[in-house]
Amino acid sequence: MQVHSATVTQLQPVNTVGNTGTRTVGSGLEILLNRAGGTRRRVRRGEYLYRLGAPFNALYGIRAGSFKSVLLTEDGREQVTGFHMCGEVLGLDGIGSEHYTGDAVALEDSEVIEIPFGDLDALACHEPALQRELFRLLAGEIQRERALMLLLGSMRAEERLAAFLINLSQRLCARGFSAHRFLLRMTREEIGSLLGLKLETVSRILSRFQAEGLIAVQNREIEIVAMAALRAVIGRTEARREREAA
Amino acid sequence: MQVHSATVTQLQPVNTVGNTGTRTVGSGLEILLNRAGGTRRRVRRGEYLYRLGAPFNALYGIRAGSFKSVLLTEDGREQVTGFHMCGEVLGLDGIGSEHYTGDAVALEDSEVIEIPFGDLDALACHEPALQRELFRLLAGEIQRERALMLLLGSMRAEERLAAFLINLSQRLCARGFSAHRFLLRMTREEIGSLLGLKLETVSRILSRFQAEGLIAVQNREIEIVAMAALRAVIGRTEARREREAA
DNA sequence: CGGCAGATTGACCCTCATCAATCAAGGTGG
DNA sequence: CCACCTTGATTGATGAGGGTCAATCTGCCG
Repeated sequence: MQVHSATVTQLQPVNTVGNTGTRTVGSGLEILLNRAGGTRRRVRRGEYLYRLGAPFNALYGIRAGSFKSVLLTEDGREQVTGFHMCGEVLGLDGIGSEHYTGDAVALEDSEVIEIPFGDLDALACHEPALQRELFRLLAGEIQRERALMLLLGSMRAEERLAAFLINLSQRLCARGFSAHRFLLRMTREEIGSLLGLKLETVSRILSRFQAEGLIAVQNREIEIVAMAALRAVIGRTEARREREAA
Repeated sequence: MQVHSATVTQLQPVNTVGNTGTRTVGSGLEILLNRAGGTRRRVRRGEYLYRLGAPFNALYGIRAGSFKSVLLTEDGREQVTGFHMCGEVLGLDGIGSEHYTGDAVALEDSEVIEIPFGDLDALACHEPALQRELFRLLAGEIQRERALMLLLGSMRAEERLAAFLINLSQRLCARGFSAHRFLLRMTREEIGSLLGLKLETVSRILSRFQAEGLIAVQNREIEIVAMAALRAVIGRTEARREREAA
């Protein structure tokens, strides 16, 4: 249940009852890969895996590296909707449509497995396990986005950053990496875009966390020094008031 | 393409290429209802259709009335994630999990059709059209939530309110109601919760829109007086600066 | 070595949250 | 039928959080 415990907290402590979260690290993904037997594809840093409006014809399982997905509006606004790493599936937004509804960009040199969806769609009918897995993936995506909505709708900047770092730490940990020390693969601006903040704010708050002894930052390198305290940042809005009143 | 044009704008102008949006008003929903032949159920204003953590066993097609879905966090935070009306499907978040992941509450006396999901799940295997429809619904939900994320992450309060009103107008219009005159079924606080604003801000901005001649408000009654101008509110952040500079 | 993208930090200001008072509309019980 | 209470909405005053603009710094790559 390593995986489960890692996906329970999706960017912030959503009530966890029945929260399946994004399926990762083998298990479900393997079902897809084995059945459909997709082909490998390399994507270099900065390159698109797929773009908005491109015809939807495949899902992608991340083998190595990491990606961001980006949403664009007519009026030129752009927002990062997620960062994705090894074991996660990209392209789900194309299901039920004929085109991808956003961009997927590699944050570093990466490798994916392409799972042609024409095949999958047909297979799913004859293969209940596969069908279930697809439903699960979609539902997981919905969960992930709800968590982000909650973050964007109800948290202050400090809380957002804390939630972001904790989430990243957990996902990396579930993949066998250190939970306390890792490299950010994205810029401050991209983090800000995901969290609904400006890059200066991201930078400032990381500095503040460091000054408070919660983390150590050096450019893209993050070390979480006081995990418990970092967790405590989330929800300290009112707690702080009570403290000040006392 | 009435329906399509109505769902193209999901709370704000997402780039529309391939945007299927939430399926509504018959079509897909009818497929579900006909195949599974669910039972009617009445829900009175303020009552729960389902609650967080309850075992997931059915989807619900809204026949009449309207609902809000609400998400809860461990630390007591709560956020409205959507308002739903006639023709839409509730309970999708339960797919791929064993429990509902939030609450659904009736905003007025309403009626739904319960579609037992055990049946559906089995049926989907033998019935490609049904399977496709389920995928479509899930994908539509993802689209809807992305739109909201974009709103929460990149819009100012005025823009959020404008987008909210336009979205509501379009959905009502697609159902045969007036696009210019309608009744809000939710409180200012609930609107604020959806949009990541406080109720006072919602109230103030509605008043401002009225003063500017964009709308007419009287409690829950809304009349959109200048639709084009209301649309123009979205994205006028920088436009305003230019105007002031001139 | 120079150039550039990304990060940090400061100063200022604007939007929106907060606190608070008032008002309108129902609903209820006498 | 009216006084009372509750719930939701409006409006004002004030301040904090975070956006904006700008200068500086760092590391990296050609």
